[in-house]
Amino acid sequence: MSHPYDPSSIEAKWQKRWEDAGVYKTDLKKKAKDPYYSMVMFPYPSGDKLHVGHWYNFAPADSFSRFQRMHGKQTFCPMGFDAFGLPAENYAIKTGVHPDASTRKNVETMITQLKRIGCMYDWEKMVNTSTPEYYRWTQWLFLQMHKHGLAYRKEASVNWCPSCQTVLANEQAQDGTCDRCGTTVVQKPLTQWFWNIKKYAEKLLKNLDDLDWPEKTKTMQRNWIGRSEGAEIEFGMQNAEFGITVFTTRPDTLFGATYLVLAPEHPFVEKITTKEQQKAVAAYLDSVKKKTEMQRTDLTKEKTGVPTGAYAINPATLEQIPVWIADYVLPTYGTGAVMGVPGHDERDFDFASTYKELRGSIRCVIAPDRKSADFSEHVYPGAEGTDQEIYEKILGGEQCWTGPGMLVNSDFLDGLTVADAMKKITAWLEDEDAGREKITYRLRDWLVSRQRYWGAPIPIVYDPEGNPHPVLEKHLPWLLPTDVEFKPTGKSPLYNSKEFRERTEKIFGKGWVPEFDTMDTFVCSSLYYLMYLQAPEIRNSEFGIRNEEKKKIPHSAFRIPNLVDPHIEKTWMPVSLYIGGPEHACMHLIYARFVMMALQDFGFVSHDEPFKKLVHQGLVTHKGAKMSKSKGNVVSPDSFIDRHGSDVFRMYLMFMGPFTDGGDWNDMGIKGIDRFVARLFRLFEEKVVQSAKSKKQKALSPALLSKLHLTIKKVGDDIAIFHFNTAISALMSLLNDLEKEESIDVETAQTIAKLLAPLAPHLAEEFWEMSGGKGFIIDQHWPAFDPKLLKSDTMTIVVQVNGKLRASLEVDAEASKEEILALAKAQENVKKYIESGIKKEIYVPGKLVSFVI
RNA sequence: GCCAUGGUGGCGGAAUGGUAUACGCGCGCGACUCAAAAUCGCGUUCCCGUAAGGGAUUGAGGGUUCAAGUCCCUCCCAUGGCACCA
Repeated sequence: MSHPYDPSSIEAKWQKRWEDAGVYKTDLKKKAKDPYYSMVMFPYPSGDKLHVGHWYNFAPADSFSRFQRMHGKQTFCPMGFDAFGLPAENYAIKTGVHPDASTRKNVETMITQLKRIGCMYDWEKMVNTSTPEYYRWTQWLFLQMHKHGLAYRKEASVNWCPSCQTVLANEQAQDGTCDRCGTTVVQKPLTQWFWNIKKYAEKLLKNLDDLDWPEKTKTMQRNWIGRSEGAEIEFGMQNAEFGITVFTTRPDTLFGATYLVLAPEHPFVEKITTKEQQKAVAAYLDSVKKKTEMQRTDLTKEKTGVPTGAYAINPATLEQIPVWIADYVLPTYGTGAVMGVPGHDERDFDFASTYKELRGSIRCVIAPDRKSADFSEHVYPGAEGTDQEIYEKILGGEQCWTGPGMLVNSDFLDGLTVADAMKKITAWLEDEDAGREKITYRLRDWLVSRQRYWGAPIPIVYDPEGNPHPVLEKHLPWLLPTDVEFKPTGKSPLYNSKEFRERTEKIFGKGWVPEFDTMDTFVCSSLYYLMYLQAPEIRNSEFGIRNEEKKKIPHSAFRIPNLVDPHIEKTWMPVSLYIGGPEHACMHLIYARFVMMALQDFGFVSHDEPFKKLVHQGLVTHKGAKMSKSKGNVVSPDSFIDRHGSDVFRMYLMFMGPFTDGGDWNDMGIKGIDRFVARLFRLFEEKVVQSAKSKKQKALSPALLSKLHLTIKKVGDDIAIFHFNTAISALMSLLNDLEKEESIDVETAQTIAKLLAPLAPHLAEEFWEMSGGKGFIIDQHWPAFDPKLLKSDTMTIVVQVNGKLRASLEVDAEASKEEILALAKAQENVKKYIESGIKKEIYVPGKLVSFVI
């Protein structure tokens, strides 16, 4: 054991003192002068221990919050548990242990583990999303969405995982496999509840500009929302009353549209297919159904399709064009139908290359890179050169052109640029009542129904006719029944609860049935930042307690409280800093923003964005790979904490590299921090405490004092931008110098303790106490540096000849340019290089001299 | 394929266009010890040289500059994201 002290007893001692004094409790109601709401993404309470990833997220986040607190901010650091979800339910299926029991137990052990980190958590504000006190508000949110027309039911083909027996959100079924178990996802039609997040697409996109978030994350969200501007165009049908509407971002190419393609799922497919084509179409639809999402979206595969036999009319050319179906057209985007412009769209070009009958009609309507506006001929004429070659290639079906250019072969659009042509054709379409400007988003509405047990029941009941009705607020929490089997049957587990059905009939009447689905856990996590702020009197009100007890309260005593006290919300929202993994960039972080916006529109909160600043921690790997049980490379923090203590462990995590980069875990590296801490402890014992007793202390030398102030500056600057690694190395460097001193004065010692306080909170308290500090160090103010002291009285000037380093001089800080140049020329090792004469002299004050010869 | 970020000693990494390799790990030598561990001291980018010193070096190649890890161009590699969104 290398320690001159016992980390576990010191850490336990300070954790107890903090708790006894309640230093991390925040009175949310009290007027906060400078509130700082610091949040980390709350953990899922799994049966496994707290892992390195948790520490890597929570400990540096805590260090940053401590740093803020020492700058006079009133910090609020809550912690909670995202407790609903699949793992607990899967565990129940396997072992028969009720998810509520296992979750409560896991939460308890995790709290004990979390406390060992020594974070500034205010445990009084803890939330657990699986408790009725919490999910009563998740259900309240559903009712609000319903009341304001943002929740609706729709039968839709949904992602179904045959193994988990549940529906998955698009985000959970990426790549066509279940993100939990990896099973191939199939499509299944079900009636589901959706929330209309699309209504907020524009706002979700626009607000991003002003958020202090990583650019990368903002880009991902922009991409996810996927706004595109274009037009809807109506194509009339040959021999039919109705038309087909397509969406395109290139209405300017309308004269080049030589066919239409519908998604196989398009509702018109059956209607328009001719007798002759029925067999072929049916066969194609069948083959599409058999394809997995993976196969269908495989880009390397050749596009397939089949003609319907029907013909549409291009509103611009008035020509008849064939209507096909093909699975490269997505049913869920735009109108599920597109116009085929093989000359100017790569996908259409590919399709027409496969089906030669479509190729014959290829037209070139954009002349590449044509800059001049005086274009008079209808057929692109270029007698020679690349333009002509490209034109011929397009017509010959050898290539397509998607770049800029001039319109040709397009009647009244000829000679216009692409941008001008878009405006003109859109206006023309509107005049002709054949189309209109249109903005489309990729974002899809949020499917919130889950056919699972361990979630918040959707507070909806159905009358005997099957019409949905909201469960009144006074019946919340709409309790999750306990008399259920966990084995997946393909039906929602709640379907078999006798109590649930009886309860519904008792309250609403005979023949009424409850909604058997529960809510996506992302609903729970989209409002927890407000639940932390919920005043205890609201949480413990009649709405927070269980139904049995509620019956004792007279009906007139019910009042509808707000989710959160408006004063508290106004003061503390938005969250000042939110730290969590980048994997949530497009799910949780969009849903939470949507919910906040909706709540603002409903009048419950005053802000529209929940998270002002967002930071993603990096990933900690081991042996170059992501830690996982199956790879057997999981690092358990526990043995390291037992041996070295929390301070050393968290400092080592921060020392590995920049916080946002993560890093590869190495068992050996922690030794360096361990030695650093042990040496610090010895410094305090020997050079601070003992020398104070013998009154032998003397002030720091000017050079050391300058170094101390440089360190204060560097540590502060670095922590402010999450560069904990360089903050620590600056402290190490300072220690290297201080160890050479006989004694350290108390003021210097206390400054060092303060610099250490965010990084090693327990030790810093100990050092503070050792050096005679009063109260807690976390209540001290961050030390200030004196700018005058940052400069030492000598400076090092390097001498370069033709860019090569030849000498280095130590000169007085006051030395003039002339003195320095003379001194530089006099250097032995410089003389021999400048003999041939100096062409140019460059002097960079305080840095270097450069001679050109 | 598209977009973004990055590539620096044996390793993790540090460097407002101005001393590349800080700080730490590891390693080598020495002190203490009967010995080991721990601790302390010295050294440690590579090549030549006892040394003084010289040369090379930030993925590869060009360019701008008195001066480039840093700025510009081309290419290679790695990671992350998107991927038929019409």
